[in-house]
Amino acid sequence: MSTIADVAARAGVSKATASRALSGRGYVSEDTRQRVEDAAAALAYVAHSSATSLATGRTQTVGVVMPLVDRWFFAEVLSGIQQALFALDYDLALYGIPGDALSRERLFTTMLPRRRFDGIIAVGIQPDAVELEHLRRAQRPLVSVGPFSDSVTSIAIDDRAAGRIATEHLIELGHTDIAFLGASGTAYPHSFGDDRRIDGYREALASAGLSSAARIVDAAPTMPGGYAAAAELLGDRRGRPSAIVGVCDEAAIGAMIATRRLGITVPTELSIIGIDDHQHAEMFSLTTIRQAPREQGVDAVRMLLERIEHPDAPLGQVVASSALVVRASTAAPR
Amino acid sequence: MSTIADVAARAGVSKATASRALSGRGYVSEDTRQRVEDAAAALAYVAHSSATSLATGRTQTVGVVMPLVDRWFFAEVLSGIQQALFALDYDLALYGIPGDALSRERLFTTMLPRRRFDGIIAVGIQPDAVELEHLRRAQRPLVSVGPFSDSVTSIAIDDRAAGRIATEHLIELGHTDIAFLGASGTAYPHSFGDDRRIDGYREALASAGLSSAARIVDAAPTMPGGYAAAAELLGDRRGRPSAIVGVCDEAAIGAMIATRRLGITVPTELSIIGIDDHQHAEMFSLTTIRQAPREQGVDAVRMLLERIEHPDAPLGQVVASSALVVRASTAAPR
DNA sequence: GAAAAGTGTGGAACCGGTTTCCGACACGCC
DNA sequence: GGCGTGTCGGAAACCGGTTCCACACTTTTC
Repeated sequence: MSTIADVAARAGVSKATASRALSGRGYVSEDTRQRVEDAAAALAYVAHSSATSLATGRTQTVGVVMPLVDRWFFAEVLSGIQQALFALDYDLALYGIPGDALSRERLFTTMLPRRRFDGIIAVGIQPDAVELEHLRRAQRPLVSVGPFSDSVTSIAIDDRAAGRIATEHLIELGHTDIAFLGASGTAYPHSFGDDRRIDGYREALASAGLSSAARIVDAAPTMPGGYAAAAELLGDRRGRPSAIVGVCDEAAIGAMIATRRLGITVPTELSIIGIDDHQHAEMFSLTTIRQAPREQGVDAVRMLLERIEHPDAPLGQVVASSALVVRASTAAPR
Repeated sequence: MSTIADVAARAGVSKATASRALSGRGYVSEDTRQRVEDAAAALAYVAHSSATSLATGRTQTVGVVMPLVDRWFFAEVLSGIQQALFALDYDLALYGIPGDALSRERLFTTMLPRRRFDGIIAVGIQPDAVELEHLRRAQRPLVSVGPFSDSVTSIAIDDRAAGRIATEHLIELGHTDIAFLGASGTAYPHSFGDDRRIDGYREALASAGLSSAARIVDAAPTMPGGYAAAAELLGDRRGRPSAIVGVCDEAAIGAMIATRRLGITVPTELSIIGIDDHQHAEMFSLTTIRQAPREQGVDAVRMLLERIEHPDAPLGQVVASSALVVRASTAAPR
């Protein structure tokens, strides 16, 4: 592989001039610039990123930390981030959050502070105080996707509103016996927006004077989780709710599959609403609260680069858009 | 942030000694080593990765190139790679394969040759000759997950065998009218193992003297894809096959959902078999050919690091394990 | 007891870029 | 003609590590 010295020699100039010609910074005559570019092209020269980073202090890389990569939300966000970074000629360093405490500590104490990236996007994780301090110490701007503390630039939908609006939709249709499929954040890792969705559910019931009807059925935020919980909940004819709010579309879809197996028709006998607008929601005609995690990823990149350029810019909390999408899984109760 | 010079000064030794003490290479007295380590700990010193890379020529990073991240197979492989690299203290640089030719070219000509990583794992992509040349020129070992040409170290299941075994399972149960849900590689991007699965299907039929019964129904390798294709195929009572092979579990699951909506009972009226053992296969009691993409990712890392250590080691083609898992979606025809 | 081998350390070169500093030159202006 | 300003290019320092080499001292070997 050729170095900038090779390019300079071939173009008959010094390293300094070659560097200026290629980067476009500083005075270089048009004639010289052309010669250097020709030489670079002839040698298929590509700058060595480590050398560039060392000299400039910039890595042209963004670190992404997420607990999982194999759930819809995370995969979508990652996809958006990836696409946006590529367009900006940035590289993407991916880090998982290891399950065990020791590995997790190693991530924060050793792997992240190596200054391999110019900024970090944290997706759906809640660093504790010590970890935040490590991040801060790394002197790299941080943008978070998903609910986060106020001291961090972040982007997320209003999960509480999502839970509330979903529930209100059912109340407006006339439902009074509405169950919620999901669990609070501590039960299942990496889904701590779920707490707020539950809060929204409770809030909507309270506003309608239905507080005492609140029924939260423990379910993992996955399709099998929703399936199992719904099978349990709906198995007994007596005491069936007339409507279900899924903590996310995966759970809601699992519930829909359970209804088919149990011979319950949706929406005539049971209304189901989800949150997310998962890629499979349309196939199941699932009414849901739409959010666009891919776009949140793109926005996170935009916000992060903004902060990399202007480290002193005030931090902001962006509320990502979400909207009720009515399909055929909800209707007035019989 | 402190540098190794700070550590050296604090420990009262030279940079050279400090470096040796921390890396463990070369002679350092136990006493000195301890002093250097104490100094490093006191200063929370972490080596600057760009400086280390520049000096050693090693980046401690592996590049991963995959077309998508939001499909089960890819997410699983990525997960495995991620986990294995973390355990080895390697970083992971993720690259998507952009859709448009121009971006794709930029990826190969500019982003990959920056020498940001010591090796590359390509998942489910088929670089053309020019692109392979770029990779080769980067002087970095390459390991591929998924079907690949013989000149590359790779790991994949035997897709042809998977297609054959799935079909044979149905034939042994007594089926003679077996449709295949899927499409050849050119129709849908990033699933070129599918061709070989179709070959296996044809092969099994041929061995049983059923060649003329081959019926391949075009379907995207996704749940909605399988659903739509199955709905179309099964909508008309006449001409229904007695069994279906799904090119992957997503498609097979889509088909199962279609059967429920159409009131067809599985497996009494229709047998369905998939390939992959997707995380949802169990919930649908789907008979399938199991493969473990996460382990393939782990193995790919092992193979790549082996090649990084020993660049001249002979390249190999590893056939990942796969096995028939019989659940309740297949049975003898009526 | 001298030569050889082993151990411990520091100085300096090196990896491959970028950037500062400085000198040379051209030009316009007073 | 002298001077300031703008343009162009090179030498050298620098980023933060690693490693080669020289040297001193200690221990082993014959």
